[in-house]
Amino acid sequence: MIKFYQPQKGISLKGVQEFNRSVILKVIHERGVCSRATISSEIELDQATITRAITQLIEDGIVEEVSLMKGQRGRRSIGLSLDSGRFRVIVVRLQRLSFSVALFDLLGNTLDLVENAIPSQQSPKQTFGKIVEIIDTHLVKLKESIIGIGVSLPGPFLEKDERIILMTESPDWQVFNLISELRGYYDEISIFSNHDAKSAALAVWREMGIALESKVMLYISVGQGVGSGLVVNGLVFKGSQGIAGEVGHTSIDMNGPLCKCGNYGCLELYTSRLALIRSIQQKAKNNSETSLTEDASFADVVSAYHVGDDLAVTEVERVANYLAQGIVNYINLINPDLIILGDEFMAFGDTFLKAVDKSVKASVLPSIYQNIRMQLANIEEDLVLKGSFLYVLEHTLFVPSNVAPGKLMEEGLGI
Amino acid sequence: MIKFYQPQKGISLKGVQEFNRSVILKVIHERGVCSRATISSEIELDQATITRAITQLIEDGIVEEVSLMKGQRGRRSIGLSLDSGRFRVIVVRLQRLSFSVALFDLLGNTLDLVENAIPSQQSPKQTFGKIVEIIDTHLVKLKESIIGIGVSLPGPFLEKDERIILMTESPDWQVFNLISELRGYYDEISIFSNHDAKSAALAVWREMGIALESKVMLYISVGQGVGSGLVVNGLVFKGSQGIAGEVGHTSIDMNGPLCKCGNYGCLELYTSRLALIRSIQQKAKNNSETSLTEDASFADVVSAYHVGDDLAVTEVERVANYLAQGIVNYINLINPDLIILGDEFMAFGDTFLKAVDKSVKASVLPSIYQNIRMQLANIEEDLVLKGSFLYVLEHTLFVPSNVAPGKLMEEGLGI
DNA sequence: AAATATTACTTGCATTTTGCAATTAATTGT
DNA sequence: ACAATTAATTGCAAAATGCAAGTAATATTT
Repeated sequence: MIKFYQPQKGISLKGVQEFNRSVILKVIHERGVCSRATISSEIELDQATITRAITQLIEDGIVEEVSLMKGQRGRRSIGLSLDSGRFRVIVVRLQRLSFSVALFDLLGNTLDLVENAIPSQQSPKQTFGKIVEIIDTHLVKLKESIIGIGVSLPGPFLEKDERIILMTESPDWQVFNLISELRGYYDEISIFSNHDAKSAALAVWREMGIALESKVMLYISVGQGVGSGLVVNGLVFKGSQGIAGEVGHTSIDMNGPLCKCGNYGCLELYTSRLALIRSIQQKAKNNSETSLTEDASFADVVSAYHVGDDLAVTEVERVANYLAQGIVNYINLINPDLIILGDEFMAFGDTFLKAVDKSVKASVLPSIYQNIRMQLANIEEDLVLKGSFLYVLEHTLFVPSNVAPGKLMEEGLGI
Repeated sequence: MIKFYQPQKGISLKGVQEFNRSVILKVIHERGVCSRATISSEIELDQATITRAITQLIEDGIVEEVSLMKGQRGRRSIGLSLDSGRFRVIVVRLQRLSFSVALFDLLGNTLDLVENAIPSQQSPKQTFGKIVEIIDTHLVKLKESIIGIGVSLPGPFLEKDERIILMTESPDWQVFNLISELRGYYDEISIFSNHDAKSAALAVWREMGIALESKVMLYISVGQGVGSGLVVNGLVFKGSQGIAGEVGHTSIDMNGPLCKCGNYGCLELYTSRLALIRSIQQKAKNNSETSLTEDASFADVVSAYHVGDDLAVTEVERVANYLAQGIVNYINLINPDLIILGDEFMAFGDTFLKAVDKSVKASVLPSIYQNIRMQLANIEEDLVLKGSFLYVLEHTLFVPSNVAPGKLMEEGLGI
């Protein structure tokens, strides 16, 4: 028998209420603070309906009244926001050389943040122990309040198996499955794994994409490697295995050098932090026109670039051109309206952005180029942690069936 | 004030019914024929609800009872399908050298099909006249029955302006806007413009993607140019301007030749019908090992390829490798689970497919490659016409507010 | 300072839709 | 012929929304 894709479900009367509650929560989340009246007009439901829903949401500890808002004429609105006191989200970020654990309230405030280095001789199991230790200190006080734990991992990350498939420098993590270990340890709490660049993209979309009214946003992180996240209509695009957006392994030169992934001329070979430094170190040897030496660090290159060092400028601009090549291909495939560049290469600032932009402009059809805004991700916070928090919210608070009246209060964790 | 993306709407009780009606119609459409009981279990609504909805849909002329279905035990199901008698969809396909006009019933049966060549000296306005003439013959008899007119255009097609932005051989069409002319002429009928490769992709998803349970399907057409359509969860991905999927203008070699689009080494320069023929014609000159001449046509090349002609085989395989390069980049960006190749190059058959597949396999990480099925689009129908028909359905019958009880009967066209 | 206009929120009632449960319909197997 | 099984229908209760009227709070006008 033929199987059908996505057997879309009908909606019941009970489902209507849950659906509307989740829409209301999304509006409050996006606006930060807003009134019943605003919600009513925004989602086109009767004020009476909103009043009833909000009453229940306040009772459930998900929403709270925070202040009176100012207006022109008439009665003041009562400001509503997500309840900052009742529920919490824990987020873990694993990187190659360090990990972080953060505690968020529903508003996205960071209540606690611990960052630890991962010494090179430390086994994944030991690191796991340290992560769990920190989480446990939160759970002692807050067990009934934790909505879920978000765990972000570096890519290429196979969502289906929750496994990293190419962690070149720390292959141990390809064997030790952090997610399933966490699931085993915390069997009553929901664990949500996610890919770091995609989570960062989600955070960027919230911070910049919404305001710029982006429908198809591309976040590109250039640092140790090149990663990306695509946000379409506010939803992160994952692909069939959760591994979409691997720009680092798109080729810009089929005659280029062989990459570890099997392909030739991968973007990552030209535009990573390592590639830049190596190239500069090599060329610094017999070059009197530069202040950089063959031991130059990334920070050195950044400084040199900003004071106009010839070698630094030439090399960084070369990287900008390579990056632009990769971006142009991306553009022609997904037709974005907003491109945000982030991660370590942001340190090169607007000059770098302009170099990329110029090169992109030259290679894209005008009517497509005109539609694109390209910016740097000028955000202080850790985008990955914030994005991972948002990811948890999306899979808990914003899922209609999870916000049935009374459900969070009754069932507490593990929704 | 900050504008918010996609002000998601709440759902009213009236909306519930309309929503459920549209879900029911989707199920019937996908299954072709099915029973009330099947729909009930599929979309998880009470049988009573389905009975009531179907009664109304039959009355509205959208659904009809067609037969008794066979089963194991118990009462026979009454087969339901979309009503083939009441409503009609007209579809227009514009190509560089010809146009087609087709008439469909709701089941997707082609009731009438006219294909006309566009002589090179014929102006767009003249062509428009001929198209309208054919449409009018349908309207005389069926005016009250036409749900909408779908018009598919070759890319790069800017959906926002409904304008073709790079029609190299027939620049006249960049000026003459077929869509707005049609809108002006038929001001009471809804016109739905769409991009041909994307529409074809939609048709392919219906015919093959659903059965193969694809979540992220890639349809790539190789012919005059290289185009593609990406279908995610049954929805065509359009990008911000409706211009996504332009693989033809992704570069596989940044040091390659300059393309008309401004970029270097675009895939289309290596893998189009024209590129293949030119290359073969050139090499056929001083080559005794081939039966092909410097006047060889595409059909000649196909025949030669199938009898193992050296030059044909070498050149076609070269194209396969180039194409694979483009596909690999696509894969790493969107992580598909199904890739369907279509259009003229299908004539080279499974050998060609295997050559592409082999080359893709070599350049993609194993865990990603294993997830992908690659096939030829072995479908007899005109995929673009069929896809354009489906596109109209999606924007009419499957939109909840359009299928409120009685609405189609009352308002007829122009929903 | 009181009255009026304006906007925000709340409450009671009617409408509507769904689900449940009982009923009728149609078919196979014993 | 009768039980068992599955499909479809119908009457009734439950539940959620919208409407309209009412209360609350603030600015503006008189």
